[in-house]
Amino acid sequence: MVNLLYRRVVSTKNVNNGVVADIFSELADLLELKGEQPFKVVAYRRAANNIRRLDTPVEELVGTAQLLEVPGIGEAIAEKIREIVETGKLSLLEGLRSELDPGLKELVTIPRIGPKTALLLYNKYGIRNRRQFEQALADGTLVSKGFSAVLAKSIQTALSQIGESSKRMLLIEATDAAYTLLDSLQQANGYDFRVCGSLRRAKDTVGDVDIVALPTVPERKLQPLALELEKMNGSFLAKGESKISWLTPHGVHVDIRLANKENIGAMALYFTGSKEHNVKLRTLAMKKGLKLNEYGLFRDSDGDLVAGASEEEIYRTLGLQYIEPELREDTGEIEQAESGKLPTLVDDGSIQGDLHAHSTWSDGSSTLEEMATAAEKLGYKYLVFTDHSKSESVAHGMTEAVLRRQATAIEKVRSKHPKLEILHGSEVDILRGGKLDYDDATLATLDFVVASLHRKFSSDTNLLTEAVVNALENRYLKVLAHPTGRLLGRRGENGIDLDKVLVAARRNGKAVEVNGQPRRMDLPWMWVKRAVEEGVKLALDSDAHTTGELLNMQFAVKNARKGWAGAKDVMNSVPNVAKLLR
DNA sequence: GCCGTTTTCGGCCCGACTGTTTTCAGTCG
Ligand SMILES: Nc1nc2c(ncn2[C@H]2C[C@H](O)[C@@H](COP(=O)(O)OP(=O)(O)OP(=O)(O)O)O2)c(=O)[nH]1
Ligand SMILES: [Mg+2]
Ligand SMILES: [Mg+2]
Ligand SMILES: [Zn+2]
Repeated sequence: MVNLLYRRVVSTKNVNNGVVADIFSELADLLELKGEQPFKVVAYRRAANNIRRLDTPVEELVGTAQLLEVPGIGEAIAEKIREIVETGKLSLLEGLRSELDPGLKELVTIPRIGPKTALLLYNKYGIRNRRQFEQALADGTLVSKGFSAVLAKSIQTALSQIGESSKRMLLIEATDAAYTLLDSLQQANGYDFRVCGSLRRAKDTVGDVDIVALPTVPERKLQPLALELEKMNGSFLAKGESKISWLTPHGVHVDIRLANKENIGAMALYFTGSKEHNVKLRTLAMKKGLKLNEYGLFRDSDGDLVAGASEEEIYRTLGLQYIEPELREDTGEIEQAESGKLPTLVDDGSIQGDLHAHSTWSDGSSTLEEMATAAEKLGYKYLVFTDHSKSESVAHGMTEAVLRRQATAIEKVRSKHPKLEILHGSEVDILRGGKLDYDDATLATLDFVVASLHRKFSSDTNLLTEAVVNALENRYLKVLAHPTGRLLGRRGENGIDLDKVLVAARRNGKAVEVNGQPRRMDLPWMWVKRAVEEGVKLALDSDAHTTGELLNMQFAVKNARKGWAGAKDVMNSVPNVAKLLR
């Protein structure tokens, strides 16, 4: 009894918006499997998306009229949220979970298998999960029992080609995959290619490569491009007049859409997405007596094309400011564009220096001299060396004595690079309780202090939050580095309460990092947006461990743009070092 | 299930590709 009560108290404290959103998202998936009305499924998905993006915890909104003001939340969903907040779960979902075999959810992850086919496989062919499906596909029993041989064949080729690469790519991997492909397609002369999708929106992970092909030769369609792809040892998932879906030899999914001069704007707009952004734009168009699709913006009354050749023209005709691709996530950009209040975003040219870089003095593999030379080449006004502190022994963290020797070494490098301000900093570990890995007397000898949590010294996230908040009180600390500690595809977030951290950062006048390492992208863009809203300054940096990795700055910039950051929000957009150090 | 400055009912973004569909369902973007 006591245990039950205890658990209840704990769970009510842990129902954050992500958890609530996941519940509605799963509910939508299971209802879809059951054949529930599609609009209901869509309604739950929409509610899930809106809850995920909400700044205020729904927990605090339960029982208030504000909850019903959230788009997509009506009486029925509000009641379900109340149940989730009070009990930690949703009985409707629990019921569906026990009713529907989890194997069904596995089946719909297979290409070409949706809810209907999954149920057919389950009920008619006795396929209980993905493993059984692959088995029955391989030994031919599925087809011999009457399953479509054509469909079976095409799923089989797709599955074998996808293999291990079914996971989402890092932004840098997708960028490389896209440009490698476009390079080899230059053979198929006669097209301009535009990269769209989540890659153009600079999401931190990318599911596939979406490309619009614009023929530069009259009468040219997709056929010559398809021929070129055929030589490349991949496989086609679909091949039509307007669209090709193709898997590279490495199993990367590529979608290609054909455009022309008149519709290239509409096509790029559609193919850049996001889906939610598209749906909202199309709904807005509808309300204005217009129709938007990938071929253009059309007047309902006479069906005439009113815009289509450029994205700018389409947004303008809809009464909107131009919306940068990074912002197209339906996090309020359409509403802000309606009233002309979108920010001017930071860009590569705003960046005056790098605030987080390593050298051979800790775990970097380029020397101070090499890093300085590279930074100078990039046109930077300053570079901060932030090698690891003593507790980071796996990363060759430096003792105080080594740190002093590094100061001397940096002094020597400075004399060779008069145009670059080289700052001696450190990436100092945040220890239990918020103590920093060097004492204040040592920190006082440094020009710039970046601090980060590298080890979860406790599984209690409250203690981690407390440590970070305390660390932010330190007078020498300038930047909180990679606040969530996530490593995309490897390790989740450390679970600290970022709301509290942002409040503490603001109170103490500290910046939070936007780390450009493709595997980190930390802060994540949604939290960058929150930081900007809270007036917390951002430190964009590369966290480079080699000279080449100084270019990670481009990803930090993209991620900051995705979080609506302008140059004024970015501390290293100031050219003047004295101002930076104030 | 949600929503409304024409609606409290009847709509909900819109289209490509595939298969066996001779007029559409399923899946996907
Ligand atoms: N209007 C509309 N557009 C869609 C829909 N689904 C996808 N799109 C558009 C917007 C997407 O950004 C674009 C490419 O689709 P993808 O499935 O590749 O999604 P996206 O690239 O955004 O994310 P990803 O990282 O690939 O999962 O196609 C849809 O249901 N309706
Ligand atoms: Mg995509
Ligand atoms: Mg795609
Ligand atoms: Zn670092």
